[in-house]
Amino acid sequence: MQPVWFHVDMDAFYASVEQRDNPEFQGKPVIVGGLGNRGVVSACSYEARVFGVHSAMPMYQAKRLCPQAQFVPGRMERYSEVSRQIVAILQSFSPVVQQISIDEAFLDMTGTERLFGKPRQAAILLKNRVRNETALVISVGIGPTRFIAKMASDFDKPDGLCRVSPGKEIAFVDAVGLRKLWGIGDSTLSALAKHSITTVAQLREYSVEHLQRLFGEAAGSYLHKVSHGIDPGIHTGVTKSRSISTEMTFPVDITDVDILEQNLLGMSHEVMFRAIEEQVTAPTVAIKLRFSDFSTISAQTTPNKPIYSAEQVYSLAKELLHDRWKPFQPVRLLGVGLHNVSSTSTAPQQQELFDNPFKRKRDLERTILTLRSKGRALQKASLLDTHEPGQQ
DNA sequence: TCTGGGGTCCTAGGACCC
DNA sequence: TCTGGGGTCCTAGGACCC
Repeated sequence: MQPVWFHVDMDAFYASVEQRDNPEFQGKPVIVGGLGNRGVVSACSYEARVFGVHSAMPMYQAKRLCPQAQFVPGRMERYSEVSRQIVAILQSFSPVVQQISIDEAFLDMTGTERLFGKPRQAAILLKNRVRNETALVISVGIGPTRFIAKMASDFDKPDGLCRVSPGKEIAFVDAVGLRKLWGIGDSTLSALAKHSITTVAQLREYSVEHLQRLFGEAAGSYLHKVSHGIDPGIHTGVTKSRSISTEMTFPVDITDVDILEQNLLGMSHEVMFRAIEEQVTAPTVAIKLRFSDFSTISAQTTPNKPIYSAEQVYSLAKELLHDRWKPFQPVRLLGVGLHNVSSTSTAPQQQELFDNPFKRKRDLERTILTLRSKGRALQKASLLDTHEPGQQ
């Protein structure tokens, strides 16, 4: 049976939710994003795009281009709620719904013709239901693979419906163009241009071997596949590793070690709380630093002992910080992450679990987490303190 | 007054082992 | 007493996506 994939993409999602929830915003430019001096645009309505505003644009630039816009800080909780509502609708169309971000999902619609009609009819039904039940507009791409469906949903946004029939994949990637192929960004684009490759058709003239020599094994085979309209294996659901991280850009660069350590401590707790919530552990702690010239470094460590507590994350992160940061060097961004995360039940069992001093701390942290989820504002005293956290 | 935050995947080099 | 070679793990950095 010929596979049929839908890719559903919500149009200008955050901005559309704001327009729907605030009728006075309708028909007006709305820009959602970080409002501080270092913020960027997360989403903007089509009325704002007319002025050249787009997502990921620095906010100061968006303000200059479209000063009359409504600037909204963003309500992630609300967007998640609406997202869940839409996913529930999608699930009534297919048992295989793969949500890949807050505003996108794949549906395996193979063999659903008797229920919903031909793919195009099914897509119209789906669009109408989302519109009737949520007052939001989606674009649907239909294709024989996820890769093709993904680019099809983008093809005639907003309110799009684009179907690429089997056999038309090559014509379609040619029409999409190199720049908009999934997985090809500015860097690859200019690397290709150095070899005078500026169109998908030109890329297709190269053999896999040649592309691999030029761009490396994985990239070469990737480029070869996508130029032929073949799905390189996007979002197949199998991931090699997972991570949990948090980071923050400071409103002004920080040179004070106490402030850096305070934030490191808070972030260490945050990532460990999330790990406990998700019932996962990780062997690796990482930090990320970005300096005033925007250069960015990362450092990670994988100690022999398993990591159980935020205290432990903090102490490792602090060591990494002092290894890589020169006193008074201005820091723009600081981040903490757990890498190679695996679920607690499948994590290798360690003898130390029983005498690990951090085990008790982890239990304490779990308790704090439980209390916090009940709405209690409980934090480590050192988080509220402006000084270096006391020993022990 | 430059350029968010949360992710995944790939590569290259070094350590270490057989 | 002149430097093989394959495999795996770890680290740092970079590309890309939304």
